[in-house]
Amino acid sequence: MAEKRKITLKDIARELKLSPSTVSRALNGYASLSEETIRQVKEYAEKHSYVPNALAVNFRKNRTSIIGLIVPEIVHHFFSTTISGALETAKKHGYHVLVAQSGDILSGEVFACRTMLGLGVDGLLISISNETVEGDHIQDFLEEGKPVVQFDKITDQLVTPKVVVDDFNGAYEAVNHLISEGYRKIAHLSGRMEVKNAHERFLGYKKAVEDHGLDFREDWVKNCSAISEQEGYDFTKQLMESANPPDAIFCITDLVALGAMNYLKSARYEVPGQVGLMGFSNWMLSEYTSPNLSSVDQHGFEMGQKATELLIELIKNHDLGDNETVVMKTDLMIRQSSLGK
Amino acid sequence: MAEKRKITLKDIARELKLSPSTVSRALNGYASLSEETIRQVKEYAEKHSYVPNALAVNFRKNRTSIIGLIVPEIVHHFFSTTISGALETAKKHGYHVLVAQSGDILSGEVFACRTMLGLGVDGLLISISNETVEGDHIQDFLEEGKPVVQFDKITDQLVTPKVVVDDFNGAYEAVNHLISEGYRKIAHLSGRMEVKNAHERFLGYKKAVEDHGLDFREDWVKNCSAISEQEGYDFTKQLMESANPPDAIFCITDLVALGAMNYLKSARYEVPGQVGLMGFSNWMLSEYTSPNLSSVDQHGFEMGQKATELLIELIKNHDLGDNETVVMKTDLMIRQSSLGK
DNA sequence: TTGAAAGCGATACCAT
DNA sequence: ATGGTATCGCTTTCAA
Repeated sequence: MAEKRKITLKDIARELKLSPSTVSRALNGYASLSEETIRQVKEYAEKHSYVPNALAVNFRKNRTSIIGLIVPEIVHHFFSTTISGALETAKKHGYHVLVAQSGDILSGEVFACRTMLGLGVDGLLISISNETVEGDHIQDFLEEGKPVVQFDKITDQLVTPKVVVDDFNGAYEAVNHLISEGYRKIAHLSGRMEVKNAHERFLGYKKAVEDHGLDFREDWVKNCSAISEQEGYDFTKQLMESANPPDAIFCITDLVALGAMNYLKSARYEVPGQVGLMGFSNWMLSEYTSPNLSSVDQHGFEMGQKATELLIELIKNHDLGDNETVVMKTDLMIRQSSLGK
Repeated sequence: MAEKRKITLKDIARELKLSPSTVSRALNGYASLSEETIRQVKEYAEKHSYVPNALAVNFRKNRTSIIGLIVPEIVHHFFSTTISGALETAKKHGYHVLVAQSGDILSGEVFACRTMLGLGVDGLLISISNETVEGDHIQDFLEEGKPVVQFDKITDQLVTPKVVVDDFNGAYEAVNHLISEGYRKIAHLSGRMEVKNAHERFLGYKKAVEDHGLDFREDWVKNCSAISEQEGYDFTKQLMESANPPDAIFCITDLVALGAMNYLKSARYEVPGQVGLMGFSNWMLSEYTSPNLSSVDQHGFEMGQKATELLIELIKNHDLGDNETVVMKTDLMIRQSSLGK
């Protein structure tokens, strides 16, 4: 394994009969040096393709230019979109991104936080797991002076900047749309109410229903604790077979909506028409179902960008930030499944 | 910003009236130390929650425990699955993963390679871009003694271990299946032939067709250079409106197959029956289209795991590996779109 | 079994 | 404008 020994700053100094400090300054452009020296050093460095040892620089400067990014699950269209945005922004500012997934469980998140902190990331972007409540493991970053920005799935227990989607309003608009298309008996397949996003969407749903003087019925709200397609299928079956079947369903997520759609199709309901259907998240697949699934786009890419911008700014300012929350607008993606009754 | 000063190894040594070397040894379990000393040091370290400065350790040991991972596009079900597998395996072995996307263009890949090399990753996992030919930027890793493992999209120009999917056989089986279901006039929406995976799938398709004594017609093979849904739609239209319309289409990718399916549905062809359809990749969405799309599963997760295992082993053995290629089996996912004629 | 000390490579303070 | 040198925190010979 031929490993060519890399040239160091000291080597350059020795060869050029300069001091290491001078070479360092010439390369980094600090202080006052003669044009001639700078030229000479740069030329030599270029010629011998000198590359500073990042490990040494990081060590000395006590920073890594690495951002930690923790999401519940990478294999999830929304989160991968989010990551994509984060990568792009990080790259633009000369940062690298270390990615980890918590698997949506607390232990996974704690482990990821610990190892990232141990490695010395400069800051953390995190979308917390379903199980996270206290967040001491995240607090640890702040105590070491490393900024944290939460996004999408957040907790108010931690004082950090946050970037969230306007779940309430997104849900409100989605349900409004169903109503404007003529649906009147609107059910909601929700998530666990302890999860903030789920709760907000529920509240948006409820408000829209009430604002239009429609029935709000507890038994039209079903809790999908796993947010799975299966639950969408099962609860929809349950709703449609009940004494008071709804004529539209607003689902916490596209996946749940797919389950709902699959049941409705198998039971020969017309979608849209007999039953209107709305998802949330605008997964890629919603464009391709039949009928196409109407949904609410969360702009994951922009969200990742925004969170990363905030974080990098904090890192640069040696600031931990405060409790500010950036709320990203959603976009109603009207396709077929929600069209006129 | 209250930043509590972290305790160092020297601090422990001073407090315990030991030398730094002893403390280091006690903590790392090397050499022969008295039980008592070890206990004492560990206890003190624990009590003051000592965490070794990773930057210093990395610098000293000249390694980072970070693996670089470059894929064309994160927002792509197959690649995110792959990443997920890589993360899992890396975690198991105490490694971190720095993720970057090339955007499927050469310049993006070169940039990612450079920054990762500059940062000092211990090794590289890469699925190359469509534009990559020479691969000097990847060769740079090898020249610095850092192992590289290529996966999925690879080039034979570089002598590194590779993990690929058995595209040829996957395609062969897929087409066989269509034939066994009674289809006889099988077209292929292919990718660019310079891309190895695309070429292999084409060859598998061709072999299956020929092995059964069916017609192989050049005009039934269409090149989707962008591998887009639109191309799937357009070429399918073109095929079906031609003088010799096929009765089945094997698509290079599920996305292309979706385009094909959308055209066929809009033109009122029966799928399956009148036209059989097979995709490749087994995207999540293929389960949810209507009809469900038959596809070929590439086991992305296992692929990410395998590539990462190989890489970590090389890193640990200070080995660059050779040209070995691990071929992962594919799985035929038979759903509705390819069923009997 | 333990200690002393020499670095790893780059930076930055203090001189000159 | 440039040099000398301590230093970051840890590991690892070499000695004792």
